[in-house]
Amino acid sequence: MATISDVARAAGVSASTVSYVLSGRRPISAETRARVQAAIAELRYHPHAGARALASSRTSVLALVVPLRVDVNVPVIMQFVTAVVTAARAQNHDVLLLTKDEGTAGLERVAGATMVDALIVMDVECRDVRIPALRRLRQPSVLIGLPDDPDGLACVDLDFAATGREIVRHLAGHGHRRIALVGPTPVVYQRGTSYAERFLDGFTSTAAELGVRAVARPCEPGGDGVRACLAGIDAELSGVSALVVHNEEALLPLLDELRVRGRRIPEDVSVVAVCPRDVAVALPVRLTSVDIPAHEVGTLAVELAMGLLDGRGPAAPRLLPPTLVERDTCAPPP
Amino acid sequence: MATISDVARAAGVSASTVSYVLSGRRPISAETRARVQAAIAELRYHPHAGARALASSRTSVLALVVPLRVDVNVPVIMQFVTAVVTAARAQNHDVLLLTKDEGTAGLERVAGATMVDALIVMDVECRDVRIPALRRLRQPSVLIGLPDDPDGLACVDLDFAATGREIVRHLAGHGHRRIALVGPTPVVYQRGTSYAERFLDGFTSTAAELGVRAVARPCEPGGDGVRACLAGIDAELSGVSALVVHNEEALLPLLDELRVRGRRIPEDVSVVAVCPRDVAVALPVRLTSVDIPAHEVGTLAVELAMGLLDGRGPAAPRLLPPTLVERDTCAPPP
DNA sequence: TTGAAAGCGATACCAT
DNA sequence: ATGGTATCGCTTTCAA
Repeated sequence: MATISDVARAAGVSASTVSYVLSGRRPISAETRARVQAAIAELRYHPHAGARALASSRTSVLALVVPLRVDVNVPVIMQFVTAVVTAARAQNHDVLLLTKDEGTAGLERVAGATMVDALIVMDVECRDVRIPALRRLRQPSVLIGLPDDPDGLACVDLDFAATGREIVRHLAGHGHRRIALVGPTPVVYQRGTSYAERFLDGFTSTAAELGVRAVARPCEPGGDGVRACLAGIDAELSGVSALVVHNEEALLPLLDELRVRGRRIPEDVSVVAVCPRDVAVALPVRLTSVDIPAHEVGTLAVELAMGLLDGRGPAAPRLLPPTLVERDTCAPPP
Repeated sequence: MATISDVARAAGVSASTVSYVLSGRRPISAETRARVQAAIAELRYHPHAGARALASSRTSVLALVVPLRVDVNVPVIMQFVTAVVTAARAQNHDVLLLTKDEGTAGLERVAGATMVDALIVMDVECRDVRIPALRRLRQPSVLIGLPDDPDGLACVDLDFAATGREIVRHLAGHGHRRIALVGPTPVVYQRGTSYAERFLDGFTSTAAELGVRAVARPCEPGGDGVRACLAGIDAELSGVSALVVHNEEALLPLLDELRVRGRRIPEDVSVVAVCPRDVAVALPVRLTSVDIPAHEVGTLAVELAMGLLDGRGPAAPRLLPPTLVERDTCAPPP
């Protein structure tokens, strides 16, 4: 492989000049630049990443920590990953993929070895054990999610409290007075991923404010889980005219179950979901929903990381405002 | 951060001794080793990846190229990714994530910059433009899939021809004489990802051998696509008693459509799918299927890559034998 | 069994 | 506007 000296020799300049042509960190005459670039192309020169990292203490690599558990929604994760990789590439960075199950050790390994410039961590829990570790690292990190104490760490997420609020307002605006939340599976609450609680808060408090009767139940996956959840709802509150679904796995079995029971959507019951846009539109019926903006969140995470690398300190957590999209599953109560 | 010299000083040895303790490339007295290891722990020393790569021309990083297109099945991809990352970690390697849409340039970039030791490439097409580029790289690569000319490149995949064969035999064994294949979307065939054709070959030729009437149609996504596909099948062959589905997106709408038409599974029509195990069991009805062994394929890909790095040349393509699992959707014809 | 020192291939400071 | 060179932190050959 050609080295920077080979290029320098071929262009009749010094190695440092080649380096400066590449980095643009100092003025170079047009003529010299042209010769150097020709030599680079000629020799198919690619700077050696390791040598660069050693000399500059910059790797141009971001770590991305993804959850690989089965209880989290796979397509959404892939959307985040796609967004992060794409945004990173747009900023001339590559992405090293870590899995959450390596835990704190994985973070310390890649950071300690200076394999990455910054870390982006998905699926952050309220009192995530990794947070103290992240604070200790030499590299900055960006969390996707909102832990209890985000102090000093950059965070991005959908504003789930506002999402709950927005949906309840929307339904109340349509005239619904009795609504129910089909929540995530119990483990999500147990694990303490804050989004579930934030959503629930927004949902519950807004319902109270608006004088809407509301009940919320977690929902186990599968048809049985859905039936159990609906039974719980019915037992607690009769005459529910709208279901809010914050559980993608439950969506399909739920629609199924409603059809089996002969309840038409939206004539007999309205349904509003929180899920990525494509699942909302891919289902048998186009769901009215608040989209989970995976692409925006991922992109923003990368931008925040870049900002931190440029010395712009972590601002307050960035909570993206929800957008409710009316599709075919929401109408006034019967 | 502590460097190898810091460790050496703390342990009262030379830097090279520390290096040898770490690499195990030459005998070290137990006593010295202990002192060095104590110093390493004490100083929380992590070797600098860039420096290491520079000195040894080994990065301990594998590139993984994934398709991010929407027309490929997302959960399956995640399974491959999970398997590769896990297997790589087990061999003390990390994974750099590239997207297919960067094309040849992405491969040349990470290979040229010596960011990785080897590449694993998913979603390989029959005459993939990336293949000549891969051959030119200094680093070895492993393909997941089977191109027209795999010469000199390591390949892993499910044996799709055998899969088609196996399924037809199974149905014929149950007594089916008229069967139909609901294939992937037309774009999959157009793109020339070989698995679709290999499967079709196995399906068609085995049906012919066994004297089973068979028809095959691609299937566009969504309910409309499924209905069009079924219409095409009916027009070509009447009395079909078994459907073979090689299209995950179509699975759910298909089951839906069959129910709407009042055709019971498996009493009126048998269904055999080719899909990952978890989607086969997650659907409303547990599908008889041949599992796509993403985990095995991913793990094997990493092992092949390691082999290539150790100088063990690429053997013939590794095509994994299919396993048909009988569940609830297969019975003798009515 | 251990040490000394020469690279590996860039960057960036100090000169001119 | 350009060049020379110390430096980054490690691996590995050569010596002892």
